[in-house]
Amino acid sequence: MKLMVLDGNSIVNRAFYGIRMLTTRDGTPTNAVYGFINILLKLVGEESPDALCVTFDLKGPTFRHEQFEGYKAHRTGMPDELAAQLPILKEVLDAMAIPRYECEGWEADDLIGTISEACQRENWECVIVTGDRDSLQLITDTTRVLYVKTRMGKTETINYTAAAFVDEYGFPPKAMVDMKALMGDSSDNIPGVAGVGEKTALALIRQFGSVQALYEQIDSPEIRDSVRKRLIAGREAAEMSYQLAQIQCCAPIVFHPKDAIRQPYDEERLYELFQRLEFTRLIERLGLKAPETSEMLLPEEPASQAEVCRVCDAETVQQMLDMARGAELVAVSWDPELDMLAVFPGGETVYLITRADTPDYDGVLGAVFGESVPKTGHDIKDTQRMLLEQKVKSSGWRFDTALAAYLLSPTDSGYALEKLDERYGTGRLQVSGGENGQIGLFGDETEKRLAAEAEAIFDLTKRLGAAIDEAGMRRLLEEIELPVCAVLAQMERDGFLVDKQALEDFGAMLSGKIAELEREIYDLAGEEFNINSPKQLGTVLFDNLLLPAPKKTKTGYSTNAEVLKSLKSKHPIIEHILSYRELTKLKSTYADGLVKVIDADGRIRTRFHITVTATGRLSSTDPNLQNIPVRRELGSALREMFVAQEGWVLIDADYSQIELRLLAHIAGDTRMQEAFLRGEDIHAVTASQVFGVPLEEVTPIMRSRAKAVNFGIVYGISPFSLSHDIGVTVAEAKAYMESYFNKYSGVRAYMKEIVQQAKRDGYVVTLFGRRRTLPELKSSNHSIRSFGERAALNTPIQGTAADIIKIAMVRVSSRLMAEGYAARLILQVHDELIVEAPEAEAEAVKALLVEEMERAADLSVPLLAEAHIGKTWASAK
DNA sequence: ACCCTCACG
DNA sequence: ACGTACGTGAGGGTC
Repeated sequence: MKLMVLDGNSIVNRAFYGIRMLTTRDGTPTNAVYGFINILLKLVGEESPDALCVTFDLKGPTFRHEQFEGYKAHRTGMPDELAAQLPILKEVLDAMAIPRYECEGWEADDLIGTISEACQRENWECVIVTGDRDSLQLITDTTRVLYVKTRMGKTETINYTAAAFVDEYGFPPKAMVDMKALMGDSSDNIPGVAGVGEKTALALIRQFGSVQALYEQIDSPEIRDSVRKRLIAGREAAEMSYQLAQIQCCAPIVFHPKDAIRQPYDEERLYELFQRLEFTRLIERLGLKAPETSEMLLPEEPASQAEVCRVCDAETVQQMLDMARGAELVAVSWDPELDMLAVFPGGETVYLITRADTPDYDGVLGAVFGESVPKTGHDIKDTQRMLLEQKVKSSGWRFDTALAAYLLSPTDSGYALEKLDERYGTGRLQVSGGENGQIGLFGDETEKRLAAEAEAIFDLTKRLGAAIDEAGMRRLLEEIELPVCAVLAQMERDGFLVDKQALEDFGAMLSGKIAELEREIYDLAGEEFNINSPKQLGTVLFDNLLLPAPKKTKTGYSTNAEVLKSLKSKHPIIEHILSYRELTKLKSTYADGLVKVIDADGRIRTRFHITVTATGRLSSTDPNLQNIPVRRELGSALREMFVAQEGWVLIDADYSQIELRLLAHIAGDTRMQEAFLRGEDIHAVTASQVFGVPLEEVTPIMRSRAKAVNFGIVYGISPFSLSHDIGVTVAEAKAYMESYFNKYSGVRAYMKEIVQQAKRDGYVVTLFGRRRTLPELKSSNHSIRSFGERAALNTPIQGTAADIIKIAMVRVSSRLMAEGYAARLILQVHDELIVEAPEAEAEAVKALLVEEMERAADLSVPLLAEAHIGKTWASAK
């Protein structure tokens, strides 16, 4: 039989500090509870214990305080946001029927000790789950410790059996107490021996086995004189510390492992709790159902409240179109696979248009998606693209529920209609039981589903629309986001022509070189192994060839390019591995990866996502065309294979230094603004400012360091990272930043102000009103809070750049059409636009492109765009 | 599913 | 004391 006992306080602390801030809509923090339950469920799933319980500390003093006055005296109370979660966690545990143990005057560790001893008495196996190394002293043949670590939302556990412990520490678990008696523990205020730290304590206990044995042999020549001196001076403290560090196994609780045998959850109570905490995923994971009493929340099927009217004859078509054209707004939901469209103009009737029974289906489609019907939809960019694929050019779009929800909260994980309906709407789309109601059914259910979607979109449009107005984002939505959808739909449809043969040849060339490198690597390693496996590579380099490992990841040795470069001079295998990495990346991701997705007409079609990034940028997938290599020579050859069709050319235009120009504008830094107004090389100017030399005397190395500082500032860099990035000492990096801020004092002021403003309001905005809320700024975790501060600095800049290029895209596209050019946009890469144009249009379109990009925003500094014409992406750069 | 690595702005 | 630059997506290995 097996019992699992969790150290409640320690795990809840790990969860609180380890995972991102999470709150319910009313602002109650929940991340610690959420993290705790996730850890618990994961470990219970892995270990399947027969019994389960949790221990907690109480606030009051313990017997240790009486023994030693300073004990934990410094400990500041836990942050309010964590304290507030403890009662909630206890409620959840009660609903899960997991017994809790707490005992005045005793710490959680002592309760765990008492429980583990009870297990031993009864011949039960005991698994202790904790984030605190103190419990390791309790390990025996039948007691293990699962030591929990959390890192940015991920939890990992280390399983310490007695053998694993001895392996790592080199002494038996019980001697943990001895080690702590020597080194002390600042978090528990256990003094230890002054001047003895972890390294010395470890060595001494390995050698002597215990504190007692150590003092018995205090004159041993094995002990260095300096250490002996400290040991003698600290003897009393060591003995005191030994007492304090010893976990007591005699807490006054009545415990038998049988008491903790697992019981079924109180499902109704748990459901209500999780509902209140907005733990939707946990509700799903545990398959919890709503209590019978709250029937209003879950209709039996996704029924529509309005009546479904099948549009089967010309008269009904006319009636529907009249209603639609006269309505203020019409919600539409279209399924092109099923040839079925639901139209809801508000009121009592949802119209259902299908190819099967609507006369002139295609004509009706064209009318509904025309300018005269004002529409709202969900993910309208996709609807627009699918319509284009059927040669229907839609217009009259006034709203998009996914887009609106994204603008309101751009860091959410997704904006599926069902999710929005649950969060902002009536919950009518929620699927009960999970058997029915999925899209893809046939007959009546599908129709009801589509109708219910149209109603949900209508309803959400009202609610989200009000929120958009309140947040001041109506113009952003109507003048930037909605119009750019049409442009993106067209770009997704048109795609980018590639030279398939050249791509295949490139892949074959790489194969040859890779095979050669493989042989040389095996030769130098003296064995064959999978070079693609960081684990195997780490073993070869650091265990077999005995190269010094400069860095570790949490799973083993780090073997990334930075580490490898630092080892270049140590072994000839390294440069081969670096080349191998470069070549295999190019082959698998680009050469092979791209050939796979070439359509029949030779073009590659990406999908742009407008509701993914936290800042307002686009992203690109299937394939990602926003990360085609360019920085290195071999990789940039790929851009020669992205080409214009016969008789056409590519025009590539990119913004010059848009983010730094925005920094100058937004921060209102006059010195930086003047540099841009004079058309100067900003990195050189920065170098001359930072290094205090005239512009003409700036050397390339000075310019390149200044460039790194310029970029770093935009990201909210620290001196540590800057030093790392440009290879100078932290002190030098700090000095660079200091003189940077002295010269560009407007930037310093901006950085201070924007963080203050963000803390006050809870969000930051771009020049065009795009918002990002930053709950991280409220975190009591230093690194999470710092992350929030850097995001507060960077988002207005990156986000405004995203706004501006979207504006340019809309204007370029509309002018190309209005002025009768055949040219069209085919790609956007954050600060770069690519147009494919007939040769005859090239010069005119190039001028148009530059003009619209530069005019997209009116700033205190000029916006500069540069364009080039070529037959390939490489030559148009 | 997660981690590591690496491609881009 | 801690951890260390913003924003993305994809492929291969591992469990």
